[in-house]
Amino acid sequence: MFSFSEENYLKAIFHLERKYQAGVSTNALAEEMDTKASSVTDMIKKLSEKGLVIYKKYQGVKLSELGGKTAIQVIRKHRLWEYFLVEKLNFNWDEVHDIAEQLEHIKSEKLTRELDKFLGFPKRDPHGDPIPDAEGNFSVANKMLLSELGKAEKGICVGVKDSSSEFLRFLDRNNISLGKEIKVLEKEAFDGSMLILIEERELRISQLISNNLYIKIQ
Amino acid sequence: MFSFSEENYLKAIFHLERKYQAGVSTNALAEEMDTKASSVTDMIKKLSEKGLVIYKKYQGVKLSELGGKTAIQVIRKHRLWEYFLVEKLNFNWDEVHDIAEQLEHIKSEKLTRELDKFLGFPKRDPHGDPIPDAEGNFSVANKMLLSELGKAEKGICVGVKDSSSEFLRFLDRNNISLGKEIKVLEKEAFDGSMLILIEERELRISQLISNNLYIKIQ
DNA sequence: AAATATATTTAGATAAGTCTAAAAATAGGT
DNA sequence: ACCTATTTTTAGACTTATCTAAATATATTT
Repeated sequence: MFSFSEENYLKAIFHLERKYQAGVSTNALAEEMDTKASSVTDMIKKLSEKGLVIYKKYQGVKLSELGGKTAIQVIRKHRLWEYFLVEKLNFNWDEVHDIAEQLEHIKSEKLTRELDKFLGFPKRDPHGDPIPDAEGNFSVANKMLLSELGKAEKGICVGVKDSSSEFLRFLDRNNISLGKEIKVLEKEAFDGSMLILIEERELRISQLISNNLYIKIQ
Repeated sequence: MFSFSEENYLKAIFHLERKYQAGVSTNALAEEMDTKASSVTDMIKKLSEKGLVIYKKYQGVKLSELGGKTAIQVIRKHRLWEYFLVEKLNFNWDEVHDIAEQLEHIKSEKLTRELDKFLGFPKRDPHGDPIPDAEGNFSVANKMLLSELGKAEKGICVGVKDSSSEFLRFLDRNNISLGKEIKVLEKEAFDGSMLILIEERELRISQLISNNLYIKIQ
């Protein structure tokens, strides 16, 4: 099968393809992977030879069908393990990422299927991201950023864009978690901050916060 | 921390130390690791520099205190994951080894502790082998091989020596599993085969079988 | 459209873990 | 104790994934 490193590149390309639809640039990938552009070029060539990506020199890279399928399976495993850690082993949502980064590379289709079944076929991981099913299908929520809401609009918190420990712990401290309703009371045009209502409490948050919280309206 | 390969060597040395108390030979280790003696020498040097083993050229190798502790932690994780797979994910005991070989290298003390707790601090894995606790202590059962029993003696099946799929499936087919009582009805001196009584049924087994089944007497 | 800046690729090097083949050390038999 | 067989180590090479530094291609500016 594929190496840990190969799988990590596929995952990174998958995530970056949303932003770079014309093709993911070498530099963007280098930054995402926290490595050098030259290393990226080397790896892309290898992935290309294996038929996992479409690549022409200087033109950026895209996942092939096989590459996309493989990336989604890795993401599926990552999110299932995150769900397991939070729901079964009492982890907090800010502690699970690094461990899931390791667990996502375990190779056993049966393990993934049985884990999925054991967990009750969850649809979303602890950060609100959709968990692909065994066939690779996953619901793309009609979610938007909290910062996109206008005054007096409201929605349900369904996910986070930034899932760093720092951000997640900020949310915990302020009792913001998935499933809760948030209403925009005021919006400050100058700095983008807003006053929100969540569970009877009023809270002022900066644009950095509202830019990293996903909301489902209606 | 340590690489997968380093951890696998430590585990292999740990298991071989029972048989080679004076020091594990390079060739024995090469066979256990399914690799070449020259590769073993290279790795031993590295482990020695890291303080994980005691090594003098041509004299075989032993685990240092740190090496032993590390090996036991890997074995602890291996056996906890095997237990998880069988008890929670409906795996059969002959299917879990290869997956546990991967899972044993996941690095997170908290994960291991929480998994242990989630499973109810099990004392033995699905093959009857003891699971070390967080401090590395584990019960060494006063077990013996079924082949060592004499006529009319009996004991409880507590483990397997060979845990290959072939052997485990043979046991499954013949309804032999951990916890069951086995009584020796007859013993054939010529070929070492024996007639045993297990759950009201009589069964004739070869010495190869009785040599790979652990029994606790009394 | 030339000059400059930026992005990308190539070339050559490094570290981990493995291999083959050859050399050196130990063990065994008489 | 010597000769031989076996075991172990060394030397040099290969692969994977990475790096630095230099070269080349693309993009931007004027």
